[in-house]
Amino acid sequence: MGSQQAVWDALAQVGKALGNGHRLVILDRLAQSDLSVDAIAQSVNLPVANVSQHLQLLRRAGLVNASRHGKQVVYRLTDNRTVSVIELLRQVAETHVADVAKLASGLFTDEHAKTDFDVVSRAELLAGLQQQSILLLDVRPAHEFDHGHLPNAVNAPMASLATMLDQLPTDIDIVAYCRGPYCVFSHQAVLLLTEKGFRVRRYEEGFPQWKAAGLPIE
Amino acid sequence: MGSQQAVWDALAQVGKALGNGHRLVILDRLAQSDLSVDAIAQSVNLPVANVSQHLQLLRRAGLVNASRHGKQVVYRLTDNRTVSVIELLRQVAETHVADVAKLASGLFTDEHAKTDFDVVSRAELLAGLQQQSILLLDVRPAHEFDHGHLPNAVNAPMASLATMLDQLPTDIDIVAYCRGPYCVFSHQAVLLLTEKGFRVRRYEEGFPQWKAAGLPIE
DNA sequence: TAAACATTCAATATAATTATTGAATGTTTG
DNA sequence: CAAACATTCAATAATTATATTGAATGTTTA
Repeated sequence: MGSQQAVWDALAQVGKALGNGHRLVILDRLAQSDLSVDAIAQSVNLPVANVSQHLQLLRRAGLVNASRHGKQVVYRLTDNRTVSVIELLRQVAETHVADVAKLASGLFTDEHAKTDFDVVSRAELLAGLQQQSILLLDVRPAHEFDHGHLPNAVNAPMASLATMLDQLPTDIDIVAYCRGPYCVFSHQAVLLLTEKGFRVRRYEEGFPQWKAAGLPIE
Repeated sequence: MGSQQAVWDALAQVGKALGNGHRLVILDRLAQSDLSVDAIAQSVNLPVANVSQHLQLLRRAGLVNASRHGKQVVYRLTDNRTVSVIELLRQVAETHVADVAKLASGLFTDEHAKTDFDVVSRAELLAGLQQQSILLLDVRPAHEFDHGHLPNAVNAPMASLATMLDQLPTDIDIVAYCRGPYCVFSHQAVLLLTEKGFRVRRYEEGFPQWKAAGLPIE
């Protein structure tokens, strides 16, 4: 008969994997799409060796796995529930840790706009999509969009959004989304498009949360 | 405009709180009932000063809070969703980490019984309770039972179960439950009662998971 | 108000985590 | 098969986490 403490210790090893900001960002990127080590390193702006080390810890914790394709090693999340774990943790933290709540709201209040713009909840977005009363913009990089996106979403990467303004409608509500609650692309998109006279709001979650909720993706 | 990394780092501080086996056990006990520092120390079998230190880290992480009652300081979970976070983490870990799965199953296989006894799922338990076709035994210590338990459950603390055998029915199915998936009380109860000729199985979850699911408690 | 009690604090030693550097491994391409 | 590429490994230094000890704080009780 094994000891209970040993099981809790083993579980704590997995918890420990969630105890580092860089690893959380890596998991956030892998929740968008499978990625090579090099691609992750570029995306999170860290040295490759460092990212490799984090990935191996995540692998030992069972949160990611890897397979070799050509000379690259591609990592992916082993379990979509990991997104839910982090999402729940985020909700608890924002409710009870003043620091997290303040930093999070600080992401969406800056010199230009003193308060966050109108956000669209999941329910509102679902209704809008069903009634075909909105244009849904995915402002993540193209490869993340290609790997999976919300139904009927149009890809307009933040980096090239400014050149796409003449293709956007002015007679319909626009909703922009990106990687998740801590991703600022959709907020930047709303900032730009509002300034240019479009009717636009941002969806408060992102692709991973939508997918983790079991909603349809393309 | 704040930096995204700062938010992830703040969130990681909360994740870090889940990255220690002793703290997970403390959280598990607080999920049963509010407790003083001393009571926790006794329950988890650690020095008081050490427990106090862990509790303060958990408090900084927003997972518990405290209030003074007389000369004791009583701690409690700030948020029931914390139980769900750990439960989800547990499910992910048992699915993908061989070590966790092995240690967990090892809790319920010993010299006496080579395999785990029949377990009752939440759905089966709900059905049994509705049809009043089972006797539900809460084999946790009395003070945990008093702080909250499943509907119609009867408290039969593991420590005194052996003296209560003549009060248990032989003509109805018995289901025993305790603190959660890693608590061995209910398994020990099934072991004892089976040996004595009772028809008994264990509920695979525990009080905190039942409560976190929003099901009624007494 | 002194003694008893519960908790926290402070200091310390040990261990674990993290980022960095450069070398080593394994795969593909010319 | 050599060069180029992607990833991992190994070694190091700096930081952080942990458990332990004993003292300090604050509350109640005699």
